[in-house]
Amino acid sequence: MPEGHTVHRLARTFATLFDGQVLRVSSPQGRFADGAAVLDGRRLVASEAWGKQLFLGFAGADRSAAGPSAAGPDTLWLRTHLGLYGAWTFAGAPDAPEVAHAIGAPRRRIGERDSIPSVPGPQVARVTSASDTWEVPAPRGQVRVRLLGDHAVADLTGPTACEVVTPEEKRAVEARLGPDPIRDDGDPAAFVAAVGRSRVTIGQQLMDQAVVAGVGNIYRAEVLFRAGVDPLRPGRDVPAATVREIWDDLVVLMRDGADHGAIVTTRPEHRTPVSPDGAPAPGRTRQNTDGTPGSVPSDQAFYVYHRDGLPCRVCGTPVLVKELAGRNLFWCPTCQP
DNA sequence: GGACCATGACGAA
DNA sequence: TCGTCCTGGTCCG
Repeated sequence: MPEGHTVHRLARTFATLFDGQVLRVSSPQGRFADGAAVLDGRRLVASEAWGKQLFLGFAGADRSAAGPSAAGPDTLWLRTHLGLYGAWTFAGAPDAPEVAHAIGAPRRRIGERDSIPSVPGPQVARVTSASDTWEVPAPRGQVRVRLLGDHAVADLTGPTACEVVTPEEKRAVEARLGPDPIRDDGDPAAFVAAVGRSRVTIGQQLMDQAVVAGVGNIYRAEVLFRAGVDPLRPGRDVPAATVREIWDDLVVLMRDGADHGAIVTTRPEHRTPVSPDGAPAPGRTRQNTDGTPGSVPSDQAFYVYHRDGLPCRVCGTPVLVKELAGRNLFWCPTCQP
């Protein structure tokens, strides 16, 4: 899953590829047929993220009419949530802006490194884009919703949520969410206050979207390691100053994740081995960063996540894992007393 | 072809 | 705390 950084990256991608365009909206799988019919032919006027929620705003009454590219009271919003294994896959015409081709669950799938191959067949449409015509690839897998713009197409598979909501309903969803460290309006005080008023463990509170929006299992484990805090300590027993430091670290880590498309929490001095000339060790890098200069190999990106049994990068103590509330929790008992 | 797994969240009990 | 939903890749027979 896609944690919050992925969703913010998606919001930017939609803005880049589709903002201001009239979109064809369909549901190849059929399970979103009604919603797709409502949105089809409308103009995309907004693309926002709050935590793990993605909101795409479509122009209201005048539908496709050109107008100010801004959301209003009659905007209809497509609300999607990727859940554990949802993903958006993109393909574009030669003249489309270059974007990552698949964003979402960390699966290896066709289209992640190369463009999606065009599949001949009745579902392939020929679209005239600004400078060329291109073959829109057929939907691959269980595509809940497909957005087709002037020079790109986006397919959504496996979402845990996909629905059309009104501005009022959108506000209701946002009202249930805590502050988002990636958003400029993220309020640290609200986070510190929420953690401090509960005896629920800090590890569980970080996964509660009403406490802080966008944090998932990786950021939860990694930020607690970097703060040196035991995940099982009750929130109210963690000093407010430390909780504030955790927020500030989340801001840095998650914005970096949104900018680069991958979660990297290790500091350079804790990544090993490094070749004598100082170049990063070879190996697979994380999703969407293959070939990016300076990208960190996937086995060096984390301190504790999925490293149970391996020696802590800082003190050498074996990293522990324990199932808590149905999710795996990873931590170093020495560095996080 | 089937079991299992994954960065999530909901509701019932 | 448990069951349930969403999908596809991997590994095993």
